[in-house]
Amino acid sequence: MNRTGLTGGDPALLRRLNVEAVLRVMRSAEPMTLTQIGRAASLSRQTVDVVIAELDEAGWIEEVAPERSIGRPARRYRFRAEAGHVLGIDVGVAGIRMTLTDLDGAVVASRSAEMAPGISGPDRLTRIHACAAGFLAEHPHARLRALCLGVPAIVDTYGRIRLSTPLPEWSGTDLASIAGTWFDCPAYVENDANLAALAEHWRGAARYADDFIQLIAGKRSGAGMMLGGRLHRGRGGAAGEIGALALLGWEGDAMNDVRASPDPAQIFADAAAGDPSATARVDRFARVLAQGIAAMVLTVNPDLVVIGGGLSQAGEALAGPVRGHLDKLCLDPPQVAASTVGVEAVALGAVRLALEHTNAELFGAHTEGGRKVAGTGAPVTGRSAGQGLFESVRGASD
Amino acid sequence: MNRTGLTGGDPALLRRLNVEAVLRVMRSAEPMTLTQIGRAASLSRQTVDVVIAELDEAGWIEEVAPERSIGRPARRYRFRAEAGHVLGIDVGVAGIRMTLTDLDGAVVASRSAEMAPGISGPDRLTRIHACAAGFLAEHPHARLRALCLGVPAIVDTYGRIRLSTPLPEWSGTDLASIAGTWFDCPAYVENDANLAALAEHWRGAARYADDFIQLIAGKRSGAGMMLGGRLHRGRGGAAGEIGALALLGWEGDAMNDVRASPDPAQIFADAAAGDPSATARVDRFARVLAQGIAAMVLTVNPDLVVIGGGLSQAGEALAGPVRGHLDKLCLDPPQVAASTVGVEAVALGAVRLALEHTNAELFGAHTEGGRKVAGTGAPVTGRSAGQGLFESVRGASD
DNA sequence: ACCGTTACGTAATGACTTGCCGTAAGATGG
DNA sequence: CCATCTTACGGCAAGTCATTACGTAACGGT
Repeated sequence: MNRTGLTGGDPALLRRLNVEAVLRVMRSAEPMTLTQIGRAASLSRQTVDVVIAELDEAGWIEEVAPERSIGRPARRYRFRAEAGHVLGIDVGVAGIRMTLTDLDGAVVASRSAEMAPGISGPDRLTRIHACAAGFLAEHPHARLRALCLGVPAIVDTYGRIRLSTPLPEWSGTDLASIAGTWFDCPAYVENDANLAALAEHWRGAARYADDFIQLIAGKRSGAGMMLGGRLHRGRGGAAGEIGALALLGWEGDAMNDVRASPDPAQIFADAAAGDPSATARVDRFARVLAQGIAAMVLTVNPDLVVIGGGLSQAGEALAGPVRGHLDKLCLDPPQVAASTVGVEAVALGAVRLALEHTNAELFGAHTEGGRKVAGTGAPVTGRSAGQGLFESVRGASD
Repeated sequence: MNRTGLTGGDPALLRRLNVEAVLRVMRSAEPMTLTQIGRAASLSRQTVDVVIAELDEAGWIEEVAPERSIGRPARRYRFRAEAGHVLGIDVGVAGIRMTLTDLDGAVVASRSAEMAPGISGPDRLTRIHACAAGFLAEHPHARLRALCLGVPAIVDTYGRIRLSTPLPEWSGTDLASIAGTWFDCPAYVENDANLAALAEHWRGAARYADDFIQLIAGKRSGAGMMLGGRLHRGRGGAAGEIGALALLGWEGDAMNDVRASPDPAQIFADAAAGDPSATARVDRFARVLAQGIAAMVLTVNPDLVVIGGGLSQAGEALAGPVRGHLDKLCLDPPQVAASTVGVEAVALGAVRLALEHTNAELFGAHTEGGRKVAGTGAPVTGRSAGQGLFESVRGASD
C-alpha cells in the first residue's frame, strides 16, 4: 500500500506486488498456464504456483480444461470476471441509462428509463434508486462491487454536486454518500463529460491518446479532459468549462442557431446534401465551437479532440468543419475525431471509473486521488490489503 | 525499475526500495541516528544498519560526531550533498545565467554573462559551452551529475528545439544531444516558462499548489503549467501558448502599450502613485492579460496563477488588477500571486529539473517520462539500478 | 509399448526482515 | 574515582519469500 517510496517494505510487500502482477497478466488475456504467466510477469513458475493457489482458493480465478499439446498438459487458469460486477448510471435530465458489467467490463445488461423532466430533486433520487434496484434484482447472481453515477454537473473530489444547471435542485447534494447507502458497495460520482472521456479512452476514438479533450456538443456544451492518461478535473472539478468565457461565443447566436433548433440532425443532413444555407449555418457553428476548442487546445496541447454529445451523431459533417477551423487557429493542431461510443458513452465511462476503483481496492494497485468512497469503504491499510484481496468471493456466483 | 506493476519483484527490488526509503529520509533532514532513520522509514534498525553500511561504503553518506546524550551515543550519519552537483542555465536572448548547486539544491555559485543578441546560432552555442566550462573550472571539487538548459522555445520530449521565435537559428536543433557532449553528464533541455513553474513550485509562490499556471509576463508572454504536481507540456511541448489565439488580444495594442514601452516599471510606479493615465494603461493591460489567463483557467481550473517574467517585478501593482479582472471572468477564480523567485526563476528551475532526473537515476525512483538523456546515459535496467547506486563516489570531493 | 516433450512437485539455497539477548559506551550521582 | 543507569550496538535464531535444481508424472507420437 505504500508504494510512495517514503517508507520501506518487507517481504509481504513483495508478495502483494507479485499477486498484483499475476492478476494483471491474467486479466489481460485468455486462460494461461503457469509457465506462461511466469514468463509474462517475470516470476519463477514456483512463485506463480503459490500465488495461483491463493487466488484460486479465494475464488478470483479458476482452472479450465487444459489445451491439447505435446508433453504433459499444463493446468490453465482464467480470471473469474464474474466474481464481481459494477453498475454505471448515466443520469440525464429526461431519463437514465444503466449498464451492468462484470469485472472485465463485459456488458451483462443495459437498461434505460424515462424520467419526467419536472420531477423534484429528492423524487428523482428515489426514482433512480428504485430503477437501479429493480435492474439489479433481475441479475441476482451479480455481486455488485461498485456503482458510479455520471451527472451533468460540476462534481467535487468527494462526489458532491457543487453546481448543476440542468439539475439545479441537486446543487450542494452529497450524492456519493447518498448512493453509497443504496447497495452494499461504494458509490462514485463524476461529471458526465469526464466519464465520456474515460469511455472514449477505454473503447472509443481515444484508445491510443493519453492527452485528449472530450467535447460534449449538445444543448449544453462542455468538455472533459484526459491528461497523461488520467482524468484532469481541476481544483473544483470545473476544468473544461470554457463556455463561461463569453468572448469565445459559446453562448452566442451562432451556436444556438444550430443546437437549439428543433432538428439539428436535419441541418447537418441538408449541409451534407449541399444546401448552401445549411452549410453556412453549420460552418458558423463549427467556427465558434472551434474557437472555444482552440482556447483549450492552445492551453494543454493535446493529441486529439473527440467530439461527442448529441450533435456528434452528425459525425464527419460536424468534425470536418471543426477540424478545418481548428487547423487555422492552433499552432500545433491536434487530430479531430467524432465519438465512436455514442449514446452509451457516459454509462460506459461510469462503468470504467467504477472498475478502476474496484481494481485499485481489490488488488491494492496505484493509490490515486479518487472520488468519495461511501458504503463499505474501510480504507485499505497495512497488511489488510492482502486480507481485502482474500475476502470471501466464493458463493458470489457458485 | 519496474514499479509499474506489470512485472513482479524479487528480494533485490525490496532492497532497492529500502535503500531508496533510507535515502529519502536522510535527505530531508539533519544528521540522524540509525534508530531515528528506522522509525522514519518504518524499517528495523537491523535493516537500516545494513543499508547504511552500503551507502557509507559507496560514499553517499558519512558519519558525523555523535550528539551528547544519555546512554551510549548513537552513530549519526548525514547525506553527503556534496557528492554531486548540477548546473542550471537560463538561456536568454541577451545573456545567460548559470547556477551551480549540490544535490540538496544548495546554491554553490551563480554567474551571469552578457551575450550579443546578434550572435549566430552556432556561436551562441559555443559561447555558452565556454562560459559553463569556465564557471565549472572554478569549482574543481564539484562532480557534475547533470545539466539543464532553459530556453525560450518550444521543446519536444527529447530536448530538441521545435520552434523558437527569440532564437530562430536554433529551431530544429537537437540541443540536448549537443549539450550532452559538453561534460561527462546527461543534459536536459526545457522551455523556460516550464522551468519557472518548477522553481516557483520548489521554492516560490506555488510551494503549496499542485495545479497552477505560471505566467511569464514580459516582452514575450507565455505560460508554463503544473498539473497534478507534474509539469504539463502537451504533445509537442506547446502547452500554454494561449497567446496564439488572436481573439484574446495578447498581441494587441493594449498589451504592447505597456510591455513594449521603454520603461514599464515607471508605468506601474505611476499607477501606484495615482496617475490616472498610467492607471488606465495598466488596467487595460491587465484586462487583456486576464482574458488569456481566463481561457487557461477555465480549461484546467488550477489552484493558483503565478505571475512571473520581467513585468512581475511590479508585484501587486500588476497582480492586483489581473486578479480583479480574472475574478469576473472565471467560474471558480484561482488565487493570483506574483513570483517570489524573481530573476533566478529559470536557472533555479533548471537546477530543479536536473536534480529530479539525477535523483531518479541514482536512486531508481519514480520512472517518469523525461527529457532526452544524453551523455553517459546508459538506461537503468534490471539489477543495474543497484549497481548504478554504488558506482564510485569516493574521490569526488575527498 | 516405448520415447520424447512438457509440466508438476519437492528439496535445497540464498536474501531479507524481525525479535531477542548480551555487551559496549557514555552520562549521572555519590 | 566508582557504581549505576540509560541507550545503542552486535550477534544469533527463526520465519517468510523468492530462486535454482532435480526427480517424477502425464500426454502425444512412433
